[in-house]
Amino acid sequence: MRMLPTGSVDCVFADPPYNLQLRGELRRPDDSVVDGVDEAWDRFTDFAEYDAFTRAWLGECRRLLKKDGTLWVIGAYHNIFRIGAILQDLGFWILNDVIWRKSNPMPNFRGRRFTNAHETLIWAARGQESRYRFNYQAMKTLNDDIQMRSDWFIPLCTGPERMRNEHGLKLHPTQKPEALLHRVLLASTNQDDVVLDPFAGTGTTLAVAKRLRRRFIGIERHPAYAEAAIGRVRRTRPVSAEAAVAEPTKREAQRIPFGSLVEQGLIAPGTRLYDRHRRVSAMVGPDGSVSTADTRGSIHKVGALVQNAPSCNGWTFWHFERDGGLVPLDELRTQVNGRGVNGAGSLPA
Amino acid sequence: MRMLPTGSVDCVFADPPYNLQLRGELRRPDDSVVDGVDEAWDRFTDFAEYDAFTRAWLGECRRLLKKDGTLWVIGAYHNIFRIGAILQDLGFWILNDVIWRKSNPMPNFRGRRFTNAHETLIWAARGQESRYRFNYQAMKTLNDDIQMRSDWFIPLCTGPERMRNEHGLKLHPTQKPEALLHRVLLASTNQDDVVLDPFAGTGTTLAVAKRLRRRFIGIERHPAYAEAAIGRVRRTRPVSAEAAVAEPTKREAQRIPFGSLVEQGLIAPGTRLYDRHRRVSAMVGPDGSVSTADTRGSIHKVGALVQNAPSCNGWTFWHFERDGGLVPLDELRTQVNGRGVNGAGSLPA
DNA sequence: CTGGAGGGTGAATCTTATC
DNA sequence: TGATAAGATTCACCCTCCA
Repeated sequence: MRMLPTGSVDCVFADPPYNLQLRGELRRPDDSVVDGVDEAWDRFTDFAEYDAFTRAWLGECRRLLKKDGTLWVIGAYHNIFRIGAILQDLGFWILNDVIWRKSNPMPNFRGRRFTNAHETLIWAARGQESRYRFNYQAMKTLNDDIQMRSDWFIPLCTGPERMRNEHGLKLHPTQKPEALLHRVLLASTNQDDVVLDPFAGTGTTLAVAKRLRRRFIGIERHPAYAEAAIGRVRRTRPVSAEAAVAEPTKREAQRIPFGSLVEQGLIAPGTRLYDRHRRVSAMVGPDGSVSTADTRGSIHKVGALVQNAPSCNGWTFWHFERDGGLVPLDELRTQVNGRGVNGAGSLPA
Repeated sequence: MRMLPTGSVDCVFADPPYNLQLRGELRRPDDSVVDGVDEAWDRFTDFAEYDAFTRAWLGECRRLLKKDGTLWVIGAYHNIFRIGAILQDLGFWILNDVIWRKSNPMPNFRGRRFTNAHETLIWAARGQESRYRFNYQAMKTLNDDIQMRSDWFIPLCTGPERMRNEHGLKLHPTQKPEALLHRVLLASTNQDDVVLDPFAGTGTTLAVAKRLRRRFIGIERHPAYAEAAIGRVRRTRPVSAEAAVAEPTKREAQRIPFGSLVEQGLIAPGTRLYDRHRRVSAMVGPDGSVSTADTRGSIHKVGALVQNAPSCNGWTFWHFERDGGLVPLDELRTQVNGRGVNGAGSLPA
């Protein structure tokens, strides 16, 4: 990681070692047992070691991230609280904690606790002022037109997706499902963004990144994992460039001034506009202004004024009459968008 | 708390301030203002102050707990990571983190993050060697004879349960639902156990404890909250132990977004979809959107648009090719259902 | 009495481009 | 860097009112 240039990464996904405190034994990321962990070591020392390790790799990630980049970490209750606190201490700005609810978790055999049926992901921006990427519309579409929530229901990685060695045994103990990474990368990256996975394991992040046409960097010190990851990535085929593009956010869509609709005759000067309840009305001017008895301005400004509100989206506030009913102006804009007027058509098919 | 005797409490439930750090006012799309938490008790100057506060009250709780006692804390991403780390540093032994999934959370109005639809509870024993209480069978019964998982689906506290002042306004900004406390106390305490709530608020913990015939101690420094809690507890009547366990359960409805099939690789981005007669076609995007030459959106939205219909069931309208024939998408959903991909094994509402 | 329309609201770290 | 304007943005549930 130290060899990579500062500010070169758009998004980090990290699945660091969880194996903290398994009956007193602390393991390093390379699976070696930390020397001297015995009864003489108090808990604080165990945690201190893990904390130092966490601070080191998270700090490096922060250095590598672009100003507007984001980072994802996944963990369980053994380690996620320490990671979250250190994230905050390093200046990361938490955007969400996301719960991966497992459809098929391992039951609690002893009946001494609740079935541990989830893991926690933290999604954080590099800093409080980061203007991070969030593909809101893509997430909403993915969830049948309802805002995506912070709890995700996804099956464990099983079946043919699970990487196995020549003996048919699972190659990696905690291989993550591709569906999880699909959602992570689709939410927080664009095509050609650079994705870094500092604990690449068997390469789930890299394979999904390649499939979705993101660029990717994976770091893995265990040779068997690294080798498996390389083969896996090589076998992965990207989807077509067209198919990799998620639904763009409205903000990124072609901007259409209301005046252009008037210019193009889609709405005539003199047309009366109403709010949804016909409580107020206004008239369209030839320049795309609207005027009431005592004010005049853009659809947004007048909409805000008549409501006595600080702001207003005129596209959805104002309606015009069609077939005896009221239709929001936004409908006209959609038509224009679809017809590729005014340079639109930059939208992917 | 300092006046209470050491080792006198069986179970602590704590709902401390979250340190939300809200900046400006937030408005809904209809321009109404969100009534956020801006109470003085939730303001801390920085993380260090919050950590010191947390360490102080958690340390006192540990002193008060019996050797085999357990502690619950509830929080959100703003504070829960710090609390979890401090718990571990103090020698508590985490048993589970439990997710309260809200059935009716507040949406994310600006579309800049995932809907914050859950809060996190940590359940911890006083120490690693504690022989803590867990009413496994009661939890299993409560959950239709399936092991209770670590994700709980429970509605917000609204309606008549919500405590209000003489003006009909909510008395406390963050009153917890009794259903949550019911499950907590039923899981981890016995009849006549002593339950302590160091941030008692309007007395939810105390009322549920009384109803379930537990003994209880509540601490609250805000006079209005304390007064309300006292009245509430006085009005609460204990039920028979039998009646307390018999909580009706209801399976969560199954809902499968089309996008989850794409995520799970059951249908690939780039796949072409057709209507039954192959009159229209569309392409699947990585977010589960479908796009035609001039429109894009969910299977339902685009299905409606191409038919010029007000609505459409995309599951039955769209087909994909298999063995030279056309198969409706709904067929895929049935497969997924059988495998239990969404909402399966879920919890009572 | 029922059903539908309409309004209110919940622990929220909630915009961006341009001048 | 700060002011200004454009314009994007909500789900589930409960309650009241009125036909």
